[in-house]
Amino acid sequence: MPELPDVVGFQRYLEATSLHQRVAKTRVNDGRLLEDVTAGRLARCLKGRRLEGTTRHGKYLFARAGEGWLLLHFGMTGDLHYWKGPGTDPDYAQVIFDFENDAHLAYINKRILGKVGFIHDMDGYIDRQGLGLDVLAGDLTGGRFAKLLAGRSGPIKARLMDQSLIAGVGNIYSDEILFQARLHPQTDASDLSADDIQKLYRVMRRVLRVAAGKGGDLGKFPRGYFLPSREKGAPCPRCGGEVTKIVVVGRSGYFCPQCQKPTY
DNA sequence: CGACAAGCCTGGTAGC
DNA sequence: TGCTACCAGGCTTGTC
Repeated sequence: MPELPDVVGFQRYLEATSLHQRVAKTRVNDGRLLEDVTAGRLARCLKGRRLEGTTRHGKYLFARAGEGWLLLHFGMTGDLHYWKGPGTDPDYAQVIFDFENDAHLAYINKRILGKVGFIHDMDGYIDRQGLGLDVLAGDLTGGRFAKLLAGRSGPIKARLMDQSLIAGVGNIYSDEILFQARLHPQTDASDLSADDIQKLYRVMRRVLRVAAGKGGDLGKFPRGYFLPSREKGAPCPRCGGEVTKIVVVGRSGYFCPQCQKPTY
């Protein structure tokens, strides 16, 4: 599920379960997930350390460990699971952190699209990844958002998902944002009025703030939100019309053709 | 069996 | 010509 609200959920989960426990051992079951680190070096970097706190940027989660940061990225199918005492590793546990208190934190990833790493310079890493401001960052103002979008073209859905512009909006939430902003997903970014952009900004921030508050749990979303109806043929929560599927830059998007009319 | 899936990355190209 | 911005396709493997 991992989009930003889910990563916020993982962040809270990690904070609630896994801080301040000394790492005894790090086990890597699939090295393809490791980024710029070997299993041996990852284990050495963490051995004897405690996870002392977390930071998030877009869909990346960082946990402070000694002089560096454990980096977790969840791809499309990543998850975390913590347990105490003996017990078998969960299915698809690709990296497992065994703590000295006989507790364990598993980084789970069914497909191998994701990353686990260890870095010393978090800001440098974010920079090298080319990530834009976090979508919930305090310094992402409406004016700043407008500047980021200025001169951009292509479907607005694609621009919202462009992590180099703004980090954290993925395929699912771009649909919710565009629904609430009443914009057709194919609307060209260069066709948006200044008012459109400010509305988009406000909606985007609110959607992600609300969703992050619920840890990405669609069942807890307020009435009228689109995502619980994100399914071909489902009734639009606003007008009852038929939710329609569309492919935009290779990703499937869902929208209500009645509420989100194209601006030809 | 093929199509598809919440992620990102790479390489090619259109257009300034 | 050179650089960017944009996009198609790929990665991976489980599910429908």
